[in-house]
Amino acid sequence: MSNEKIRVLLVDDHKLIRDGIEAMLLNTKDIEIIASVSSGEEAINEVRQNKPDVILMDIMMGGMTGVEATRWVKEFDPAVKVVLVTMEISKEYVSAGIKSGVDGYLPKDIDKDTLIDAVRTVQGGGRFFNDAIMKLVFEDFYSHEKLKSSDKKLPNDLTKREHEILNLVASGKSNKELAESLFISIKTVETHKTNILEKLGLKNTTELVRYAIKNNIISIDSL
Amino acid sequence: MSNEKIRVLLVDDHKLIRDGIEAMLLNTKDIEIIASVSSGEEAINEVRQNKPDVILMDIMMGGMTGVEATRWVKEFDPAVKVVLVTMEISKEYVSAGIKSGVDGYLPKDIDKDTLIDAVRTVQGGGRFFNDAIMKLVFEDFYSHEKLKSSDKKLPNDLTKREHEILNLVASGKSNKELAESLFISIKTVETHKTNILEKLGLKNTTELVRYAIKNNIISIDSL
DNA sequence: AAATTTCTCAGGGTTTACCCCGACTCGTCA
DNA sequence: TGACGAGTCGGGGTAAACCCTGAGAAATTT
Repeated sequence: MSNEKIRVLLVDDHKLIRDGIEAMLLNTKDIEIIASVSSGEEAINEVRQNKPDVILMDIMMGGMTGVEATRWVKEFDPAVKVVLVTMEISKEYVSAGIKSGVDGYLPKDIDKDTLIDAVRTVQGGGRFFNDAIMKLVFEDFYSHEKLKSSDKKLPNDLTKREHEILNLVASGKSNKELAESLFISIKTVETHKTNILEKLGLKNTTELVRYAIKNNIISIDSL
Repeated sequence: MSNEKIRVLLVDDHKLIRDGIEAMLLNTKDIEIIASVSSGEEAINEVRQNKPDVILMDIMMGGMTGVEATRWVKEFDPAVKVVLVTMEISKEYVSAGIKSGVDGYLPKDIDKDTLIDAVRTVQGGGRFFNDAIMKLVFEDFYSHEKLKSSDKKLPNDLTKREHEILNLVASGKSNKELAESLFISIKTVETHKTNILEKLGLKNTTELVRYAIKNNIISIDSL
């Protein structure tokens, strides 16, 4: 298909790691390491001068972090693929990495085949996240969803009408707008809101909005 | 260690599926199928009478769904482990399943070893979700996080002080509380808020809170 | 050094939110 | 049938939020 090799740039402030990765990729016919640098700043320079296809970058480095460098690279040219390499995986890093547009995420203790697989996958436009990372995200999702359900069991003495009011309040309507859209007087709206606040132990509309979002009475996406 | 077999209950309205699963588990020494029923209602009955250790249940059934049945079972006795089995995986089902307290989730095209592994895992108190499900959740997470980052690029002309105010407003503080915690006058707070509202095109504190949550200026978890 | 922005605050006003009370209607349930 | 909860309003009030204008002090930029 193509005789072009995948041009890889290595970025890590530990030479040992760079050499290790380089050794792993050395005898792979379709992969070529064009440079090996030790900082995000150098990496940016390298990207500007001779554009690599894939960057394997450490996430923790002195100076600019891998995430920041990724952001820069992706702004400069989104076609350059970036795979972050990390000692330990944490939800914050994964999240930050994804936000910066990273294409893959690997732990440092990967084996040769996985590494090569990752490089080829991102080069082909795919994403490569290893199982541990997907599991991490899932665990987080799992605990969140479970919390939601247990939260929801707190007795909610609100009447139908009060729920209706709460929904509209949470969607940003003022008392007047509420009265108009429900064809009732402002006085009635005030009565309902007072009752709601009392029942939920809140003190004003602001807290009501926060309560509604926290308890998924209105979805975050609808904001 | 234990001579007790894992007592399994099968629930699926297709006898074919039940028989298939039964066949898979037949020659496993530590697993015993105590009953095989075709509806959620029967399953509940079975749980009441001779408590199984693990339930393998179809998620889509005539009458009560697997999710509803799970909810009932978990309320009756959380020690009974439930694994949902499904034709196709969708985020909604996974989410609903987790909320109802399910311990595992399997596609119908699993092989024998995976099935046995799942039963043993949940019996031992673990959770069993196959890779496809974790990947599904991850994909969802991925697209959400990417969206967030692109959203964030909308220019934000707020000054440092205004950001500070916005944060506190979003955390539920009134003008007076704000003034006190920043050691400035209420008038100053009002001025800042007015400027913020004007810059963001909003009209009151309620909308400000919604804006802050939507744009991740404060995290949902902190609510 | 001058211009601009940011942060601070005030007077004085309008509007909205919140509070406490009472009261009428309409269902439901005992 | 009579008590009760839910929903509907009003009066009359205080407090909070919001608006407009102006303006001095400090920091930042030019």
